[in-house]
Amino acid sequence: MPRDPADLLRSRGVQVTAQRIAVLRTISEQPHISAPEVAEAVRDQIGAISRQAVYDTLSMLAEHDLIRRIQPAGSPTRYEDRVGDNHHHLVCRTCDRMVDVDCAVGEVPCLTPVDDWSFAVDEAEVIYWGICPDCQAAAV
Amino acid sequence: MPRDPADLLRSRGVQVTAQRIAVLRTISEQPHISAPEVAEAVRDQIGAISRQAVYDTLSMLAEHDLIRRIQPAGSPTRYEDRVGDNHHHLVCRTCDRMVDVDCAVGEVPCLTPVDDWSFAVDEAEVIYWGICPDCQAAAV
DNA sequence: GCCAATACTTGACAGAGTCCAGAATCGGTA
DNA sequence: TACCGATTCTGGACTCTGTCAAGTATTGGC
Repeated sequence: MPRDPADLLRSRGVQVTAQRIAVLRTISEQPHISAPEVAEAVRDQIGAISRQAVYDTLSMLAEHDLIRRIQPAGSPTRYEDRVGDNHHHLVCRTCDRMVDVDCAVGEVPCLTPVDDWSFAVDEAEVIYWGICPDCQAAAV
Repeated sequence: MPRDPADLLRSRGVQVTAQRIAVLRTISEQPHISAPEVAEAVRDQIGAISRQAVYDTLSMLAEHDLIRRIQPAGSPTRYEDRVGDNHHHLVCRTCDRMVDVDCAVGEVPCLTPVDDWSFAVDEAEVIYWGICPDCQAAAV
């Protein structure tokens, strides 16, 4: 059950502000949204927000694991509020639509490369590229 | 066996120019290089090249499958000449160093998501994130 | 209700990448 | 080997995402 944004912030021990609540709510309503889009959506809710505040808030939320960053090739960073379950993403090459895909293996899948070069690996980011049904139909 | 850059270009039916040869050679000598770095390296080789020519050439080469684009979160697009073998990448969060990792499963591994949402999936991009040995040592 | 700590605003700036018009080059042909 | 059209390259302006820094406004514990 997704808790109230304000509670969520308090539980992380950070200050609660109108901007943060609006950003958090926006991301939970529109997953896979970009920073400029967040700014615009927040302005619709609370009237105004500076670009800097948007970036500060997004960084802070990501640091506290309240949101997750996704950065597919060729498009700006996007954010979603589904965290902690190691799911992946499927992106349309034509229209940039992004949808969630559950982890292919179920448990930390590709998380272990065959040769880790002595790196301390902590995350495997998997992005599937393709054409979404709508764009397939439109391309005919 | 990596062929001569000029032959490679001719085999794809595109014009052979000094700029293209230099770009191709640069990428094969320095895999995982970014576009501005390519420009700089090419200038060292042939004296000068415009930014536009670099981007045009990179796009053309990628379209002809002579190079591959990689775009990890938080860093600019990079290019490599190792194509067609579905390998992945391991990136250091601290210094951005990138190394190749062979495909974890050996054959189009994670390439099939559990639910493809009717997308026509053609590629799975896997990026492992971690800390490289050097940065682990430096962080002590 | 006060005040220090935290957050937000504003404006300047940086880097990657794109767009466009004109000049230069390539390479097939005579 | 010189010509000519098609392709490519140049140079400059511009957009977009994101960062930095200084000053102002809010938050929330006392």
